[in-house]
Amino acid sequence: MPDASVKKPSRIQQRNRHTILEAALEVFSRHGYRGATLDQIASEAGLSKPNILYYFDGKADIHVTLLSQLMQTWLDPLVELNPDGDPVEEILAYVQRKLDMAQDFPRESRLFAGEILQGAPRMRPELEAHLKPLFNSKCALIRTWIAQDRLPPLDPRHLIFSIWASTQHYADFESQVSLLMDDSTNTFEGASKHLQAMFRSMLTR
Amino acid sequence: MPDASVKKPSRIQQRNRHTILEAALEVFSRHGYRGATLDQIASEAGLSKPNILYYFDGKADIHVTLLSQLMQTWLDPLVELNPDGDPVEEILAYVQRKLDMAQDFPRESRLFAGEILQGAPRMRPELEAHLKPLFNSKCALIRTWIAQDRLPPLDPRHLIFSIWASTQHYADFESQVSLLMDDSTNTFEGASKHLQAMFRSMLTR
DNA sequence: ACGAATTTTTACCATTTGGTAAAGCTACGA
DNA sequence: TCGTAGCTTTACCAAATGGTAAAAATTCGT
Repeated sequence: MPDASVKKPSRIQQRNRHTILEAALEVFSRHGYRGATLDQIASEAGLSKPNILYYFDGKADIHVTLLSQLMQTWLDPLVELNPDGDPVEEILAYVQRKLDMAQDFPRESRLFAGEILQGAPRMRPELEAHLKPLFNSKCALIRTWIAQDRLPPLDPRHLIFSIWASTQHYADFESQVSLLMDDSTNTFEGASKHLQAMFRSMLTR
Repeated sequence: MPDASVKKPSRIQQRNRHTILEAALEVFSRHGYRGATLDQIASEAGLSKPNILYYFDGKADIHVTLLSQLMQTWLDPLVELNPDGDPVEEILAYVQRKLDMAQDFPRESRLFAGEILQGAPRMRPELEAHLKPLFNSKCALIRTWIAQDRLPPLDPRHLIFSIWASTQHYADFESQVSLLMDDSTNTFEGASKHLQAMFRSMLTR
């Protein structure tokens, strides 16, 4: 017997929930949780405010739903770190994947950044449940690589922090970066070269 | 004849404006601009809301004043980059100063991060006027070091971004860092070792 | 085509919040 | 000590905002 408390969503439900989440991503990522209003989200989605509240239990529900859905996508590049590959190339590929995400999904990056910046008030359980175990398992993997002398001795935790920080910077601080970068040069191309060189030099001794 | 539009502030003025800014730093850095309320700031400062508005022209005025005052402190470590020193040691010392600031002034770091994250709506003129010229001048300095073969060829802009990102990360994403770091190890000590090693390896080729 | 279920709109509401007017209090120079 | 300028409080207000009730419209299975 199927779960009676969950009915399969109609086509309209699917479409509208998706529209709302897309609009909310736009608005939340630009103005933060408190700075975003339901009216803005409704207007961006082309729906009325009460209609939005027909699909979600409230502002916080929309925010949490967004964050939860994004968590998967966000952790994927780290999941792909392959124990059977070459350590240096694996980590450099991870750096590149993270930089690509900053380029392709800046709104998602800023949404996360805003939430973490305020102390992760709505996302902490999600972080404990998904980020923390993955982080620890990949740290362990890097430690085995170090033990096998395939990487120089370093603290995997700070290595990962450096990767996160230096790649996401291009999305999260985009307004500053674009202010300081010459418009004539491709920011992400230069960033890729720089970061690849930086991490390669550190990982190859 | 002294400027008639500016009277010297009384002792009470000085004390209360300082108290308000300190309270505002606490509240703005925790909740962001929109998330902070005048009531919170007033309560934190131990003053009434109308009394706060006696000293400042409004919420935005407090925020802008804070940001402007902080700009100086924030840029100091970069100003200290000495053209006459050894390039590698100068840059590594800069990395350490930035990391020390993340440790000693996390609220200031988060205040800036929040403002930049939202596109610097209130700070852009300040950034244009102070950050941009300093950034460009220090980039030029690094380029001369490279031209003298005292540093490997690299893009100074991305180098500086990497330094900013990887050091401020420990303040701005503190909630995530503390979630993932073992409590038994000193985060900033480990970060310092890691970042010094990383940038040294890159700068010494 | 018809009735039931789903979706959308209209008309509200209570709270929060940035801000103000004006009266009252305090410090301080003459 | 007295008057004035500077400081603080009380009592408000208008707008914004998250949210709701219920009627109206639409969709969909039969």
